[in-house]
Amino acid sequence: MKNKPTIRDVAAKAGVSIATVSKFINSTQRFTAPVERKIQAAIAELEYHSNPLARSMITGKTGSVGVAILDIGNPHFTSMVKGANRIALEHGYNLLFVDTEENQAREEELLGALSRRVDGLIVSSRMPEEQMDRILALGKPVVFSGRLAPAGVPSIGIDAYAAAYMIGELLVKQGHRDIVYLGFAPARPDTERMRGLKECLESYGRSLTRYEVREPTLAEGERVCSSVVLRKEKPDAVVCYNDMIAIGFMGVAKSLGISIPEDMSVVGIDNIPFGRFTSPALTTVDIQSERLGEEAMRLLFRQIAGQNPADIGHQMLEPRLVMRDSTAMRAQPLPLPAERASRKKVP
Amino acid sequence: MKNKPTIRDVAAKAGVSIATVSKFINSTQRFTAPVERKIQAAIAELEYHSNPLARSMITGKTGSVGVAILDIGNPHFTSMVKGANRIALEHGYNLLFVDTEENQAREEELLGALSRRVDGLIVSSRMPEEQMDRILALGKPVVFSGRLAPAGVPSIGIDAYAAAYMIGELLVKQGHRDIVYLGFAPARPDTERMRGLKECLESYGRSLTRYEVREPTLAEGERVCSSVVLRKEKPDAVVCYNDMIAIGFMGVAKSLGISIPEDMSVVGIDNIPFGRFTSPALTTVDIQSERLGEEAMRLLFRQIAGQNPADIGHQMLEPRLVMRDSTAMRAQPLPLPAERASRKKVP
DNA sequence: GGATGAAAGGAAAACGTTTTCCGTATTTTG
DNA sequence: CAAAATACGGAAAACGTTTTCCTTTCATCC
Repeated sequence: MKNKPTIRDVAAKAGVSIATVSKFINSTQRFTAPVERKIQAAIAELEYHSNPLARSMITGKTGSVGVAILDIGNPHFTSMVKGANRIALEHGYNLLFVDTEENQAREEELLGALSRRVDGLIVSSRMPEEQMDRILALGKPVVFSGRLAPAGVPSIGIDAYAAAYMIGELLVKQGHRDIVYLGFAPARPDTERMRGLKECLESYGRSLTRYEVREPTLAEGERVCSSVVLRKEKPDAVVCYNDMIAIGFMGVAKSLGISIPEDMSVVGIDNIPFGRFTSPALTTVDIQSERLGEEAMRLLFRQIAGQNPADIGHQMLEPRLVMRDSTAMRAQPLPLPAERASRKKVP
Repeated sequence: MKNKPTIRDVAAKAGVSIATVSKFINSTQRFTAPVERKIQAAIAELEYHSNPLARSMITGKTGSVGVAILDIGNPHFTSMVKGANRIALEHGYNLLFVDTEENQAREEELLGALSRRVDGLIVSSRMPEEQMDRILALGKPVVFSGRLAPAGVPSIGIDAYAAAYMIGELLVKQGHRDIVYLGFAPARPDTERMRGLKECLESYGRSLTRYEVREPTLAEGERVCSSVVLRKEKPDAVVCYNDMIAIGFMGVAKSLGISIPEDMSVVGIDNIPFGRFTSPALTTVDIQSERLGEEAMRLLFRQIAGQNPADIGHQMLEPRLVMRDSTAMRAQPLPLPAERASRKKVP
């Protein structure tokens, strides 16, 4: 019926010019009391709210920031969004989000569309570097989260190498010998996780086998379980690319008659809230998902405020081991390798 | 450095007018081959993409839809968003989302800001009806999801009464006598769930006690557990407002030495994916979260396409019981009440 | 009490599009 | 081949703001 009132309507009703109304709204200039009153009255009566689109056109600012995540079904990402959302709100910004659903082609398309509607982008993506250049070419401030970007573009990541290394040390300390890593190669941190685990385990002379998962999801954790469990020699421990895989894995392992942690230890990465409620509770590494979103958003706002991206650089969050019940000492631990024998305390 | 190319740049480079370029882009008119070629070449060379804001100004369409959810940390809502997102994408729309974090004041503010940037809104909210009017006054198509809205405004809900009733019947059939409902009064479906459960249980002469939870979260499920479990008489079964509460509840029940389902049955509502991986696996009612988002979005698009909201009305999804392992027959079932004795088959 | 300056308010251009209306070139028709 | 119809392309207004100048008003100062 009645159309939205415009600034023109307000100006007419208040008997002033539209410029005056605009300046009043943005408080970019002072006015005499009667003028202020008239404008306020007109705004109140018309229930006027300025049109953010029109404002954006001229200011070039949209008041929104975009976040692209890979899978909203993964609590790691929802925690991240929650953190990002909080900081965005504190700055008076809206959050626009896209779920790229692990689809690279779609991702680029969505980001392209999104980029014109936002003042900046947080992308949490496994795209190759050459595609990153195209994102940067969009001309908006960008922060890459969950991975380290090339020099000059701000990013925030988790020390994936350290995370994997501390898992390795735990497993070694507990006497695990034959270890499987359920990797997800397309993911950026996968390489570092693999490397951390491998270097740790090799230095202690333990064996590492890699299996590949097609998606970092519950369903894939379930699917891959039987192939791991049914191989000639069951591994002592399984390290998963993330908690989703680990939880799926544990679910079917149980149904296959494997008891965790007695027969096999399982460890995840991410520390999603549900890991506390599986059976057994999942040992994992906390990567501060929520903080990841917060810090990414802070880096983004520094850019939006005009700071040079090159001066911002990278940030790295420290992982923290979360011991729960899906890992346990092996019954008869191996003797430690010779070169470390001096450190051994108990026979 | 170099600013984004505008339609003016394209027109200049192609040697045509901006009107021509615009019409070419929107394919609202045919052109001769040489003109088309020139425009295409210019667009390609400049890497021109039209500015959606400017377009929105004149067309009045933004190409985005907004979804307001209560808590992105709850998988029920993320599933809903996933469903909504899929349909939105199919229609070539972006999804803008806000997490209201269960905060009503914030919700209204966020929706107000959002409403100018989108062509329609899906709101999944526990706001009172008088506030709903203010949302409708925003002048955008709205669909309320997860609850039934007053006549004339489209909404999509789950049959909460039926969901609770079928839980009641299950528990009765399994011989539970003393039942607790962990309710969350601020939520809209809570009333119906309570009523369904109550009417069912009363008709079979079973007792129902209500406990109140402060938030529908894992943490609250954990907190409330001890008061329920430690009361003079432990209940036979606990029905939770949602799966999050149920999962939290089961977690601490276990640590308090209660074994589920032997000592106590627990049932949730929502059927979030993680319910399959708790110990024991959670018996629950599936409410088609993803479909909820899809249908809500479909209703929204029908409005955006111009259909009269009053002609759209409500839609109700059917719940479905998902039997898993957190409920079990009581050791010695009660005799069925007299008036139903004829139906009993086994002694 | 007139010159000086500051403060208050307005006119108009701009942002990047779409769309309506009109003129011209080209084809079709009788 | 002239006339009528059609196809093609452009000029300009519009969308709802912000912002950059101006102009006017008024208090201040000597």
